[in-house]
Amino acid sequence: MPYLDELNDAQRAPVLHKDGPLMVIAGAGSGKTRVLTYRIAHLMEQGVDSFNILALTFTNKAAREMKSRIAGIVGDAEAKNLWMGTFHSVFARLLRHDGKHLGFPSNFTIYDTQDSQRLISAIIKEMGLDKDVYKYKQIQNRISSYKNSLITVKAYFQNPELMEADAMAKRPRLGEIYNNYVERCFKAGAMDFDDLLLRTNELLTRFPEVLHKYQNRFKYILVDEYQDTNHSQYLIVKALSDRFQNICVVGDDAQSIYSFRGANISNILNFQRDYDNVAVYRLEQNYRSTKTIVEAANSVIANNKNQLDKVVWTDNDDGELIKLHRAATDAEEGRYVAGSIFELRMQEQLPNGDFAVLYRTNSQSRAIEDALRKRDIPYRIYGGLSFYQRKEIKDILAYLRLIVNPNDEEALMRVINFPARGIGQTTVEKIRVAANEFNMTAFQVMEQVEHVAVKLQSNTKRKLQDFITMIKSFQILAQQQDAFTVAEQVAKKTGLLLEFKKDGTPEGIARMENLEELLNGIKDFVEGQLELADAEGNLSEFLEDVALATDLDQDTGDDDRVALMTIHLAKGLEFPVVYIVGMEEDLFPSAMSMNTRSELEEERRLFYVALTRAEKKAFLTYTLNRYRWGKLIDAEPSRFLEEIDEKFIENLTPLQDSYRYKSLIDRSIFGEVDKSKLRSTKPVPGTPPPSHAPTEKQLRKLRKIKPEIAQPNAGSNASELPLMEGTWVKHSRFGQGQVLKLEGVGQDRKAEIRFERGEVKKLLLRFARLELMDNLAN
DNA sequence: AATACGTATGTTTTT
DNA sequence: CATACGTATT
Repeated sequence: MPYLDELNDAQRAPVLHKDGPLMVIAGAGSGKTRVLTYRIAHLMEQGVDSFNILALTFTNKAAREMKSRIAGIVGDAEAKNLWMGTFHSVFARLLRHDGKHLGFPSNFTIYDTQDSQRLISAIIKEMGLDKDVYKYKQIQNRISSYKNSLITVKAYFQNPELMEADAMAKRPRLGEIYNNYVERCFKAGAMDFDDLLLRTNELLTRFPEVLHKYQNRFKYILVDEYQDTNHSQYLIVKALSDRFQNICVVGDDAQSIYSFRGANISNILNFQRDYDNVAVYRLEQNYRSTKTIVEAANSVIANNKNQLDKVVWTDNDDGELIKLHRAATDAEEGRYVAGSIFELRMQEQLPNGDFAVLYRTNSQSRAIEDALRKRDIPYRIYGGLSFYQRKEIKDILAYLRLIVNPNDEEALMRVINFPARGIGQTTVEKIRVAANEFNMTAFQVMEQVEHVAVKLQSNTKRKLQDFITMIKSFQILAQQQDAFTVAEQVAKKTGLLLEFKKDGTPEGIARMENLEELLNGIKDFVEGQLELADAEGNLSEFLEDVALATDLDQDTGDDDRVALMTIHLAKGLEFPVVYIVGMEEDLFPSAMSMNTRSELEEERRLFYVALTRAEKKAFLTYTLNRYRWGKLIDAEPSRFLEEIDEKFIENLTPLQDSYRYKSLIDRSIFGEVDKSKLRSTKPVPGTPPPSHAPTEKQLRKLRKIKPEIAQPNAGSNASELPLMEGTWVKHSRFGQGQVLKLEGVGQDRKAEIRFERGEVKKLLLRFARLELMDNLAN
């Protein structure tokens, strides 16, 4: 087999392993995907029918790529039958097939988070609960985590501890909300993301014949990123693999970063206990990154207690030191990154696609984006507010959803009066009440508005009937025509297109363009589907695709762009040059994650993931001031910066001795402070500090004593200038001016200044580049 | 019923 | 800042 020669010994072993459970612990960049791919290809070469293989990957894109690589080895026809995809997409498909046992139609809708939240919000309102106590986002979160832990409504009410916990949180009626939510989803023929797993479990437990069918089918099961599976996923895998026990899991405990959605790191830590005679393979040689990067990452992760025994090493060159840059503000951070990309592109002739900017939160993309745009550097933002989450897109999708599944209540509520057709709040309320009362769906009530006891004006009733008639005519169209034709008709006949057209504002035009882009996308999709044997390009297929598509899955054609994404999204990817921005306390690690040791460790793993995305060069940046909630706030360097062995770091912005104050952290970065001493004063979260030591809170306060002066270039900051009202100053950009007013102290000291051209500006002195104009001072 | 405006409130991370 | 909800106005 020629492909076996492309593997090293450690990689080859798990590929050749035939039957029985195996676990591959794969360090970052060690060729894990390659092992998975070749193992599947090898199984097929050995005569295993592709029909009998199930592979669960982390993204659909990964599945697609793997599939095409396998097709390259064993041939298209053979690869075609492989079942490969994310948990969510694979089991959505399974549920379309067999969900009828649970009472779900095969055309069930998949609710996204926003749909769930709107529904929960409506339920809270209907129940007459205080929306300030029952916050819909929190409730949704709670329900989601129950589902991920397989706590059904029934299980919830049988568990006094859970009920008590919610009662303690002043939300004794959470269980009722949960119950109503589940019932409403069921009635609407809808499943949320968590249901795709939960209902699969229910299906496999309650219907042994279904379980056996799939157990027999999936003789070989492979799971990628096993460290990020949650309990629900764990049970599905366990059930399906129970018969043949040919289960192969691949993962890296050091890269477990999804506990917030229920991922349970003990799934991988306990794998050997869960199955008999588990073979364990380790991939420890990194082929991706320079020695510097690999070892720096190792030095970071060494701070975590909980980990499997594994040493990642590399034969690659040392490479360059990791560059550390301090910026005054987030805007300047952006400018630095853009400038650096600009230079590297020139100096080393690198394409845009070689660069990635990674951040902890989506909101950080703004500053980077602005800076890149100013430099004319093409970029692409992944995640965040995705295309499919825009209002105008969700609107037309809601129509399409309604056509496929008229019981989809969230879709109905979205479009019932958009574009406006005179069906207002009161009418909608009445319909909802009637629907609840007669145990019908809102659509059914509207359909039979003449025969149901609803008090509505005949005028209103006619409007409702018109609406129903329109939707029904689309349904007929959808039976004969492909998704594109239907969507086009919907855009025209509902008046959506017109609505945006007559708007005329720039936003309106943008919306129209987005709508057109969507239509083009649907056309592409339909054409793509027509090439497949088992698809016809109808509306249902399209909606399924959209519901579970991620931003990463989209191919945009021109790929030579700088990639901007969260670290979570970057998992599994690699780039020659990586910028990790916003290395600040409260941001990374996130302020939300510093309460327990395990949360902090997860943040550290996240940093580990970020660093190990880099092949050749890594840059870390932090700012001293950052806009958050529209306000400029202080920031201090992330503790993770201290955790990197300093010999791997080149500090591009060391503080100069002329500064009067220095923060402990800043000095430690370039080695002026004994690090062990520094660390010993910092209590580990989760363990109470010794009574004599300062608490974390006190320590934070202490650390605030740091240079008020943010600018690296001395002389530029004006906070110490002896300014008074009337003082004449000169600004590097605005020219001469006179101080009108002074306010604030220290960090916040501001001056209102009238400049030459009569413009009055309020400047933050810390940043203002001001000079005194001596000749005019007296 | 539709619109416009003010206010309060919150923010990791994603399928 | 950005969105979501409540209130006031036409």
